[in-house]
Amino acid sequence: MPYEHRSIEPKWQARWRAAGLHRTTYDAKRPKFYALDMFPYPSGSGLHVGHCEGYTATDIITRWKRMQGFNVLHPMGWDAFGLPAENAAIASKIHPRIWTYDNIATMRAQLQRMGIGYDWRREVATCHPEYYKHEQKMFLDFLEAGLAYRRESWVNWDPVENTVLANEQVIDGRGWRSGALVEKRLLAQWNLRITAYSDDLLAAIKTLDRWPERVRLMQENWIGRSEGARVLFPLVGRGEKLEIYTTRPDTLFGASFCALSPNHPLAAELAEKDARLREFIAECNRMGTSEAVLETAEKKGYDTGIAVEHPLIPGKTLPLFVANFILMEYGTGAIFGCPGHDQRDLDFARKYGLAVIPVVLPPGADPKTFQIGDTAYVEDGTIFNSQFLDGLDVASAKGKVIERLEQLGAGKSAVTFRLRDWGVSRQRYWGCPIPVIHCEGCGIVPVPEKDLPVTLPEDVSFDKPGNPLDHHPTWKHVACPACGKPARRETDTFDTFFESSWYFLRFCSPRAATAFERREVDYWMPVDQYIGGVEHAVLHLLYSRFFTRALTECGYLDLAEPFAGLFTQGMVCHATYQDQDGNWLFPEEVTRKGEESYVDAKGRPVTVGRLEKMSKSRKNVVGLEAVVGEYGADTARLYLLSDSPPERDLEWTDAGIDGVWRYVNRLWRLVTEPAAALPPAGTAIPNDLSAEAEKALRLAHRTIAHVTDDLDKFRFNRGVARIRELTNALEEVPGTGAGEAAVLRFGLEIATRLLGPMMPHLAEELWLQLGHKTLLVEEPWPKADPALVAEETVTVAVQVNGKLRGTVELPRDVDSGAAESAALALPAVTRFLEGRRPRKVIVVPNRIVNVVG
RNA sequence: GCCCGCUUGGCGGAAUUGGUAGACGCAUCGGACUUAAAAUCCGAACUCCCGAAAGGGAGGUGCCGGUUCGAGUCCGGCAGCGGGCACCA
Repeated sequence: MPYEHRSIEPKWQARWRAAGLHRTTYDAKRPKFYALDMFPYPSGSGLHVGHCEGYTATDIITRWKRMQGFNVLHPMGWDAFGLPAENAAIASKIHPRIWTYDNIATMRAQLQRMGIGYDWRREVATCHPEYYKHEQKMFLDFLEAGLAYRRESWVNWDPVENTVLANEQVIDGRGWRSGALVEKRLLAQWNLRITAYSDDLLAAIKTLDRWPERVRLMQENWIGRSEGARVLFPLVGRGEKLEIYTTRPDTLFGASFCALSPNHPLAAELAEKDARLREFIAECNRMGTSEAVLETAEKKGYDTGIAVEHPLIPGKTLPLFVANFILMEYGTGAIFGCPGHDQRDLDFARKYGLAVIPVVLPPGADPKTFQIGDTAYVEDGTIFNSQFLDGLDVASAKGKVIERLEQLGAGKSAVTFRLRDWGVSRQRYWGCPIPVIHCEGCGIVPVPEKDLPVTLPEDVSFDKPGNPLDHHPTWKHVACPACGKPARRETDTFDTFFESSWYFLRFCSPRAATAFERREVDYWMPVDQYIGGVEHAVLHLLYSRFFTRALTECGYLDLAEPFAGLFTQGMVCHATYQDQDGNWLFPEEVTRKGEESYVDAKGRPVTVGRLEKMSKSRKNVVGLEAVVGEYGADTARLYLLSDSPPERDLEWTDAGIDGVWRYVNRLWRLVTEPAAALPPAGTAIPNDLSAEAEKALRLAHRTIAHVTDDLDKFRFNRGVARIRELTNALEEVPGTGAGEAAVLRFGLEIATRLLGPMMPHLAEELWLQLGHKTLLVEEPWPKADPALVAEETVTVAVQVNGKLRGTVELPRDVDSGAAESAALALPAVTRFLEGRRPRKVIVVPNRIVNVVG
């Protein structure tokens, strides 16, 4: 009789719910374990199997930790603000709120059907005013602490949509939806001062020892600390000095020009009296900020006609350019160019006929003949042509020149970060309103706390381009809280990363009147295990780390880092299919015909594309309902974990899920078929066991030890393999004698308990079939008997000169002499030695004997 | 361009961290059961060489070299694939 998952799985889900199993409460006496999934966006297509890998991994860890006695917090919620809801509203006239809550209902049911043990009482949706009102308060506190500020910054502006676009939304310099040429525009935007913590965010990465190395590295690169100097170049004929930033102050004697960003204040000032410069700057700004544009853009400059004095060579002046490759956002927005030792400067110098003065001599080169060709020399070497720096290496020269500049008051050492402040303004409806009011008389006035939350109006239209909040007839018109005169509400909303930067704190006390209760947060935080996709390696994780610091500074909590452990799971992939016209096809629309050929429903040939991450756009998705309906949640769960290590990508195949389904049924038969012959639960294992029974007993204990270790290290695939080894062996135990039957029962119970976290429904049913009245999920995790983990005899490999010649069975931990003589007695060995004595014999206990002849 | 990671049978992957390479599974092939199919069970399977066979020998973890009694694992070089960042001064 096959395993009836259709009735069994819902039965246990109901039992767990009735037992309140996943409800968690504060309990200072018990050790806590906070496991967190990256909460999903409630998308219109719901969940497919690809979404479930990470959730399943977290569920295994939490069920395992619970069996080990931890007070486990495992919440789930919805990252519910965002653009797709507005697009759906435009496309199908559904209000974003209704669309979002419908999707939440669908996805919640899907997660419940997978048997994931969330504490649903703690569910939060970020689009609910009870959630976002707290972040409006946080924003006001940030504002007061100087951590939030309004500033004009350069953004990608879509002139048709009338909105700011994120860099990702600019494709080949055009708006992703309108196709309009994107402009760079200076716009007043709200920013969060993440750069106030640059040093700390970087330094603390060292403490995140349970994060993947890769993610830590990506964060380091993103923060991008560089050491260098700020140097002042006096402007000839003007009282002021130009401040530049450089990481190569050692090449200062090779300077042949200075250059400003087109957005540098000095450039703007000069442009007022120079029409051609104005035109040049406008041209630079028309160019998008996207990668593709920058890559193909030629280096261009405009000579301002102004000269700057070299700070270390009296009387020497350099031309000052405005150049398109200088970024205002990095350093001081101005550089000095040393063409000999920087490729961009070299390209620029060649184009404008500027001097190329080498000042770093490669090892072994002749200073009299060394010249720079088409490639700048950027490696280490000996400084020359540089007065007091001559003869030094690059590192020493940097130190020495900075020392001299400081003496002269012409510069100082400086650290610069790549990290920029976080612009959080979005011209969108479906987001959290930014709680400020613009008053002509009073300026920017924070919304008083008593007026929070500032909620979104319901009656909005999406007919016109631009921000619906801005179009709304009444919403933005308010009285100034300070002076009472008519004023205008801020119509921008927060970037949705704002909501996801603190949701893990809200989960600790999700119904609290304040953002969260200190007692709860102090108990539960930090998150012990965070699991999600690597695509959030930088932005979300960095923003959350920043929020933790900012909230600590504002007195909300006292926490160094939000996530103690991080695991990034791989993607679930599937082959892609296209018909002859290039249309994507769903897997179920495609039939295999012959070895390598596939056809669509009408029998026309189908092109099989490469494996790609499951995505709606390529239709290579496998629906959750279809899989769970046919095979059950447990089979899907085991499949997601049994083949590949979870950090790696996984291919979903029909054959693979079939294979797991066969195993599920094999297990079912293994337990239910001999059940009658098994001794009752609790039967002790006799001492006098047959050799086979003894072997099976030891294997069971060894499996406990291995699986425990594998779960601890996220090696689910290995753990599953170990359990399969055990169940394979149990199939061979005859179960006839009393000892064998007792061992068989013991082995089956161990397999069931070890599978509990992975296939909770099946394991629960097997536990019942084995005659237990308790809920398996409430049983403790089994412990291996150390005396039984080790085998009594070991197979020792025997090598001659490093080549395997045979094996010998030896008692465990036998002394080296005995192992050596057993090895030397092996016919294969005597044959090789031909009567000679070996030169050397290396014995590795319980492992290997190598005879060197 | 810079930084990082990976490369093991037809496929996904194991290998106690320097000690019997290919655990566990998928797919394949052969057989049993069956009127038949499904399901299930049993078995084979890295390559080459010697041998009728039983067996034996040699090679093999992307490529070349090194260290070591012993290398998938460590070191140097190369290639391929993947990821992150990128006019960042």
